Amino acid sequence: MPKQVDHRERRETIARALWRVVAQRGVAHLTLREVAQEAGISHGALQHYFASREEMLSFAMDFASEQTSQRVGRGLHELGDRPHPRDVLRLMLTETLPLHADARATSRMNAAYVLEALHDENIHARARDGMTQGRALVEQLIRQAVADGHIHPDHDPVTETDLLLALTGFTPLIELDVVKPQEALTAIDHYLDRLFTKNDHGPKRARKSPARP
Amino acid sequence: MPKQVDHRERRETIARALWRVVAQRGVAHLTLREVAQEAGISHGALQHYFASREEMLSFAMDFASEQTSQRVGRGLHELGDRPHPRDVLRLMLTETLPLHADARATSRMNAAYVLEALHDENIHARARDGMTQGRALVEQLIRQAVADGHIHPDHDPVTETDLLLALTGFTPLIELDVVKPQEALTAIDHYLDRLFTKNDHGPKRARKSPARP
DNA sequence: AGGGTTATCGGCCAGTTGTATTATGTCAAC
DNA sequence: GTTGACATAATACAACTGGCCGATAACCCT
Repeated sequence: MPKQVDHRERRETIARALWRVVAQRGVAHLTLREVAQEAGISHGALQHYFASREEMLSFAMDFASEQTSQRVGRGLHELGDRPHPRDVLRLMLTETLPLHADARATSRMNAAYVLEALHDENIHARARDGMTQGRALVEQLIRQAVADGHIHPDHDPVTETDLLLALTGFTPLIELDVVKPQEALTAIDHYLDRLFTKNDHGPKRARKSPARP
Repeated sequence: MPKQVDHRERRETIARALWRVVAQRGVAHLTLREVAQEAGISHGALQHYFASREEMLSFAMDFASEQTSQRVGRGLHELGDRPHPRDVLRLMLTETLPLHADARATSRMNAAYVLEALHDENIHARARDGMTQGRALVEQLIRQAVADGHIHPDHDPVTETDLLLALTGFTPLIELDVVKPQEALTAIDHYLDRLFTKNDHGPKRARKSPARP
């Protein structure tokens, strides 16, 4: 049985098992033994792939960010060559919120990560870097949209960026069933409607965004 | 030493110690022994006031919500007899976000609570009830503000309520030092500026809101 | 004064944790 | 075939967990 094994792939399998444990049973059950069981391997085998618990957690978190980015990237590709910034922002939000299984798994993993960051310097620095990077992306998008006439120049790019990022606050509302996913999407669309100029024809292309389900 | 003791007061002391442990050391250190040490009592004494760990956590969480409500209540009192709904909403947001020591403690406690709610039915139900209650309050406030002409009737109260609640999404941004508290306040004020009608004189009173520091 | 109650402490328990060590099985190259 | 590297498993271990209990001391009421 023990052929040569792809370490990277095996680690990703374990990471996904770890996500399931976090999402379904909570951080308290985040033990080597439970993760191993969920991944269908032995306690000892797990240690073969991760030298320590910390290393396992770090990898699982990095992998979660990575997967989220990839989901956004794929969605971006579906938006075509020159997507409307409104659709790009919408995509980034909807892939961050726990609206489908994959996003829910990484969202919960992320929530646990942020909670850890509050009292662990290293995690704080890493989480901060990731967030700041995402924030810079959004701000650049907004600035370009203002320059292209999609957004009224009265809006301050910094403030608008902050407000958009804050909309990830829908996460706990959705998770606790206080607002339905559909309501959150409606609210986000209304918000983007207000942010972007009404008769928006962009710089030199016809406005044509894909249907929003 | 063992005088007669006010049980309620002692439980609150322990709860505050528990908050400190959560805020400073994280949920992983949330053990009977560490809480007892932080509260300056023995492991055994703690069990005299809480029959189980669960009971201790429940009390600490209820106490946190309670304290947050009280902070809002006190702020409300300072706003005078007929506060502008804009100022009421602003107050609710600023007392929910981790902008000062007390709010930070309860905010972190709340974050841990929500994370637990994701896989514990009882906690989920309780957290949901609390949230839903707060949401109803905000929605009522919005509806009244629309009726009073503070908010343009084009705005859908449900959507506007959801968006306002989502602005608690500033919490992780502030905690991770991605946005400065001042920036969050600026963004919130800009948002409220847009939500409320410009030349707002209210139903039958002059517009006069207190200074916003 | 004295019996009953309350408060506090410290030790014990069985169970679980992360880590470390050892043993066994499997493959590929020489 | 033999060897060596790798994959897996099983187990040992010290540390820590929540819950439990007896000892002791301080208080309250009659």
